[in-house]
Amino acid sequence: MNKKREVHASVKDERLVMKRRDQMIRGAVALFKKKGFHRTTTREIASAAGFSIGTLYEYIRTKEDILYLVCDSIYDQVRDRLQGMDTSQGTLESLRLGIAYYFKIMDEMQDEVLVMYQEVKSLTKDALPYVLKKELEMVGMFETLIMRCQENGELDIDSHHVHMLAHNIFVQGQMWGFRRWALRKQWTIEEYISIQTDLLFSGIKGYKTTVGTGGER
Amino acid sequence: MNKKREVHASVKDERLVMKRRDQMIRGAVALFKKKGFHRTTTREIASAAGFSIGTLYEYIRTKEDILYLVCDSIYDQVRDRLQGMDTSQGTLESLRLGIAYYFKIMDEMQDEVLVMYQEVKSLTKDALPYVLKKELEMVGMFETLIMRCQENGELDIDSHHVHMLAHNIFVQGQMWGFRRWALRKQWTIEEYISIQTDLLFSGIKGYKTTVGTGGER
Amino acid sequence: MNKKREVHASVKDERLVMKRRDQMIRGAVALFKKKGFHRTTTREIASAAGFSIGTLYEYIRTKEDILYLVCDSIYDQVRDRLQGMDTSQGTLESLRLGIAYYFKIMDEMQDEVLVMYQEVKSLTKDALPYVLKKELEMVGMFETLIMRCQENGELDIDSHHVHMLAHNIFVQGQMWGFRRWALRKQWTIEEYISIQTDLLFSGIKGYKTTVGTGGER
Amino acid sequence: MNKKREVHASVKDERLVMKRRDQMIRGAVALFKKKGFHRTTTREIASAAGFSIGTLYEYIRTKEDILYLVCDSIYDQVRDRLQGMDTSQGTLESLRLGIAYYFKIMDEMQDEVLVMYQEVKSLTKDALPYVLKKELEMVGMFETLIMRCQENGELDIDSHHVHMLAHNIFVQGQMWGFRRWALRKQWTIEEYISIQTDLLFSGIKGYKTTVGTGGER
DNA sequence: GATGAATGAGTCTTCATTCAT
DNA sequence: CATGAATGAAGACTCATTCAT
Repeated sequence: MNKKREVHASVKDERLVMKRRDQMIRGAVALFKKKGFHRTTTREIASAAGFSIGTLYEYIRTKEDILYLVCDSIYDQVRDRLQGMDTSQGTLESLRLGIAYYFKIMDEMQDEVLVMYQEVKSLTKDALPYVLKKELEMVGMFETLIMRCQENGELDIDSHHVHMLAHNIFVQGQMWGFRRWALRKQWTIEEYISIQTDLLFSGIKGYKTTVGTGGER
Repeated sequence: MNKKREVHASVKDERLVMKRRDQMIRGAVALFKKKGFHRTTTREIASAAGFSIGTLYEYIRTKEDILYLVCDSIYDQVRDRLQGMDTSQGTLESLRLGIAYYFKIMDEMQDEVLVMYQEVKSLTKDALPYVLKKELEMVGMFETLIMRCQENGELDIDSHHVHMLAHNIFVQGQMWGFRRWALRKQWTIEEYISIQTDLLFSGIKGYKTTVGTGGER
Repeated sequence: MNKKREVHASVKDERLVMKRRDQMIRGAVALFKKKGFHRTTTREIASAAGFSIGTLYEYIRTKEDILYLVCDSIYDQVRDRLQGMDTSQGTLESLRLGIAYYFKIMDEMQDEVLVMYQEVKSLTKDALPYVLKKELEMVGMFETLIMRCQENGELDIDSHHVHMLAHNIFVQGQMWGFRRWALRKQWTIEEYISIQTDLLFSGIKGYKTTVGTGGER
Repeated sequence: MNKKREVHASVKDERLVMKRRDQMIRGAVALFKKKGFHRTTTREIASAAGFSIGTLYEYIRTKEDILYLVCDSIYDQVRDRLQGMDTSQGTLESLRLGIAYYFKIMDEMQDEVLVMYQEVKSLTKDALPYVLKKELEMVGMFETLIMRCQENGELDIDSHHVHMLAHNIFVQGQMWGFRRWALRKQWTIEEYISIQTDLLFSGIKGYKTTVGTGGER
């Protein structure tokens, strides 16, 4: 179901492939963060990974493969950590905690998120969908979280709004990463979480609107 | 005050410089949108602009100058159009209209916003501040809009929150551009405006909270 | 009719393109002769041609283009010189002179012929036909020469044999080039011409055979 | 006398060396035929031979060794089969049969001959003589065949011409291989043999000439 | 003896930039 | 001012060869 886009490796030993790719990804993330994908050379990546250019190419076919591997891996990490979120409760408190949890992850993975965020668009047209799907899956997790609250009667929110809310939460998490230059000057991650949660929740709290193109109340 | 970073041109005729740069920017935006800054060559830009590579370099010094010119120009356009916003009223309704207005601009300038959004990070460290400052200016416009409401008593919102709210609005505008792939499938710009406004306003409406890690009050 | 396979050049000036390509071909032939196509680098070709690697690529797209250009040019030279052959007479003497003329050309163009002979097979599948067609054209010239004699009653030869004879003549010309290592030790070009002509003619002279698999008289 | 150029093998077991090299040569011929020596990688050869790249290098020292081994082996095969020719008779008929026999071999070994033909020139200067010597040996076999006829009085041919005739026969055999693209369209191997024999023999039959640049007698 | 992962020199090709006309 | 030919540094990728297991 979660069909991955396979990246060809000449080396057969699966365990070795995983190990080397891990080294590679670590090195690449550091470099991409500093100079971006295009300004980073494959040689630099190889040497940051601790092996030769020849070895690098035993584990990938093209430079773009590295980018895909990097993005894919970051998404996986984020998603995996997100799985730790308690999605079963269906209480406002658990939603709040979920958001805080996610924002914290985004804070801890700042570099990775920034890199991924800035470089996904460099992915080839054929790799992009795989990554985008993962993003939607994550948005979906927040959607579930919110709907669970609604089913539980803890929340009264137009169903059209649920999806948007999930998107907003997701983007606000990323925003902490990609607008660091502005946000970090004013707030700590704790403050950011607190304020954003307030802003989000004070609205969710049962305010009713008439849906439609442009009007409420 | 608005010290611009000057881009050197060999040509003296100011009017001509502006004309040529305009052609150049138009061509570059189209190309950057399709292939990104790094995958676009200076020759392509020159030819899209309608002149030779030699001529191109009469009006810029390096390829990065073009990127700066492009970003700068897009920000200027957005800001100029944003000036049309009525910021004096200080009513919730005018805030709402302001947001709708801004989102509409973002929709109309989709391509430009997308380009700018994806490529600012490619700007050299010395050009970035100039562009970032413009972004903050725009955020500032929303801040003013919101504070005007508060001064008017139309809004009761923690002053810490005002700045964040302004950022959120700004990002949500961009979001319509850079998350097109997901959002466009579900909503028209009108729906997007309506829903986001609802979500924003229903929260602004005076909800007070005590919960939170780094809570206030 | 003689549709050439176009090799793309970035430079527009047709005269310049011809001049540069000529330099390029000269340099390439010398190098190919010494080291073969595959062992010659594009840099070497550029520098043998008297310009930089960047300039080289203004006049071709890939290294294979050079090979095609080289082969094509050599064939053209041979064919052009071959046009000087008097094909109208239809006498045995003129046939003899034609052969001598061709063998002399092969001798003078030794290097080129050797190169071409050894490297055509490296041409890409799409370039090969263009070159092969030229070879057949030249074979055709000998065929004409022979048939003219027959029409004139100077020669009595089975029409099946005419084509083969033309091929043989053509190959024997090349043979002087590609078997230099053996032939040169024993004969001068004049001797080679004389002996081969004898061998050829003593057979043409009206000997009759019953066609079929293996038997005559 | 037939000093072979030794190719170093790390493996001691002579029988194994021969077996492995045989596998190697078979694989290499198939690949060289399709892509040529230079475009074939050692890995491909190893895998076509059925073993690993590491193993390959246990039986050779450099890639060129493979080429030498391949050429050497092909020449050996041709020569071995040529030994089957009856060289003792000294009759025109046996000469004719010898030629037919040789052409048939060339037909059956088309691929090998083509490969060898196209790639000998890639042999290093130090390997070439060994291979060329074999070629001359084969030419020598035809020379013997012809001279036997002359001694027998079956043939009256200038002794200068004998050597050339032998060369011609040899080249015409190869020609059936390397000009397949043109010849196969028109003749079967039987027809080719028949016509070439006719052409050859009708000339040998005692024609005397005085004309020619470097004429004899 | 066999394996295949590691190596890095070497190759083709691109492209920003210059400068003579 | 405009042009476009020339330049060469730099980058992606390959592949023959080695060597530890």
